Amino acid sequence: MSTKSSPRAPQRSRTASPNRRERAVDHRAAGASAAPTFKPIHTRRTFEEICERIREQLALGVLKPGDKLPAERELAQQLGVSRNVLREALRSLEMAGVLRLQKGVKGGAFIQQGDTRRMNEVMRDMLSLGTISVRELSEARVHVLDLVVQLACANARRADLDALEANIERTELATKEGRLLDRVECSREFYKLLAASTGNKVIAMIVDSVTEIHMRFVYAKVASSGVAMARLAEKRRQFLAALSERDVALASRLLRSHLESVQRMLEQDPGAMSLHVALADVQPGMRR
Amino acid sequence: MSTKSSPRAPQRSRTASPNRRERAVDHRAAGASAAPTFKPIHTRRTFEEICERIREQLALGVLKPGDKLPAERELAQQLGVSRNVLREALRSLEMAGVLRLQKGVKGGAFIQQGDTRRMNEVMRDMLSLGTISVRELSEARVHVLDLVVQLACANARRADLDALEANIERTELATKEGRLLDRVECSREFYKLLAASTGNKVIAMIVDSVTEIHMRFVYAKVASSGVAMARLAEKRRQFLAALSERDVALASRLLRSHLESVQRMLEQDPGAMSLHVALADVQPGMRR
DNA sequence: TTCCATTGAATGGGTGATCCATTTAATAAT
DNA sequence: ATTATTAAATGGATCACCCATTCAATGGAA
Repeated sequence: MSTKSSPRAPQRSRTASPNRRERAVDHRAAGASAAPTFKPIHTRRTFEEICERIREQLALGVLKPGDKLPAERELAQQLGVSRNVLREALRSLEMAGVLRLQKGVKGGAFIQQGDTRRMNEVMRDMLSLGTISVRELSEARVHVLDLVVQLACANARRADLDALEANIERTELATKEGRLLDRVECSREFYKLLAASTGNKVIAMIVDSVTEIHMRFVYAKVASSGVAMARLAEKRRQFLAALSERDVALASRLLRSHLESVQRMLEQDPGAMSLHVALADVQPGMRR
Repeated sequence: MSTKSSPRAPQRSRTASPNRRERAVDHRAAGASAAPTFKPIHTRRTFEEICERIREQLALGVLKPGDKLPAERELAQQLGVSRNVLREALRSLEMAGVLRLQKGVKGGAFIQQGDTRRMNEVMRDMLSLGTISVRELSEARVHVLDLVVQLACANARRADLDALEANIERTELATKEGRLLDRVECSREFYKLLAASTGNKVIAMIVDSVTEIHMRFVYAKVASSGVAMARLAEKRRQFLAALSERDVALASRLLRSHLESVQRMLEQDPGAMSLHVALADVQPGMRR
């Protein structure tokens, strides 16, 4: 052991620390196939354990949104880990949208209301990493939106329709004043409102995540070429009318034809529509 | 300033450190509504900045799956941050499935192929936090699966159908041998294969995430009550036949009626179907 | 009494030094 | 040629700090 006399005082016994969590070896057979699978060890690390424990408390309902975790220094001691490694865990959970860390006395780690925008990030990462393609994303969006129209026709409430109406008015205003990029932002919001009008947050979350990315491409296109979808507000009005009449077939047809025309707009001059251009910068309102 | 002479040697000037990143104040107007919004400062923290920079490199295509980041010590120096805070960022990215950290010489932080299972975790968290409900999840699942049937009828390839066939055989075997929980695992895999047969990974990812949770409920039910869906393999065979014939209407009808009967099974004795029971423990094969 | 400035403690944010365990390549011994 | 040893690089983890922010308690001025 290197005994260079450093100025570190403590030098406590470090080996065989009392909090070495050993992996409970998992002998459960199961698995659909009877193939002997032996891989997945990967030495559980402290911060994973911590994350899991906190998520467990969450799933058990012991921790609920609004609750506060003990202070870092105290929780670290309770868990028998260093403050640094605890912070790694808290950071991960914060990035995952589970926690919010707040400074100052009376600060701490607070359990958050779930942030549905997390799914956007998943989609973005999958696209960045090449796991999914733009084509798959567009296709999924078209199909899911078709489903959304059905559900919205069935479930949309007065307030939902009013919100869509208000959105269309903002779109008209932006069009009149030539604020093209704001109009894109209006579109993003339109689909968000439409998705919300299904009354199903799972579906809304899915739609938002694919729409967020789609709109980046539209944004990039509009910003670079200055082109803009013609008669946008008018088309929206027709669609909203069909939705208000609960006319699934018509609403569905209108939306589909609109989506196709947008797609054509995006696809002309395809060279400019780089994945990287669209994903690279973050536009206002599109922040996570 | 407290000048208690600690044994710490360096004591470098710490204030006004050269790597204080200041927020480029964002004056872009935009936003759909003209309401003067002033909130969103929240003092960007170092680890967020680091995460974002790495994601940026990813989106730009500078970093690709398989690439290795510089060693922690070196990267920390390059970024002008401490190694600890760099690790917080790397940890977050690892949890997000973007990186994999590997020990030893020749180890490091490697960019990963995107892991679609991340979406499962999002769903789970949203459910744990009460942001979405089981009802919404089931409803979304039914609708999305209906869409899946359409797409699968249109796109499923020979290999996909064969995989489904093989899965049904495993289901039969498990049934014959009374391995009820394995049979649940087979079901999970069945839907995974079905989703994959759409040829669209976005949709597959969505289906998998909702199915994973659904199956936890089924698993909990089967494990606690010992009941089991009757004539499962037989129903699957009928469905697969319809799928092979590209008979959307029939396949859709068969699946829907099956899903309804499963739902009925789950809903009898509703007291036992606690959210916490289903989410709390992690079954084999259902690990992230 | 009421109000406002000051103070001080608690908390998250961040740093640097150090040690440990694992992994791999280079080297030495057989 | 094979095998054991060694050394270096890397992530994993800890400790002991310091800083900036926040907010309740305190105390003096109006």
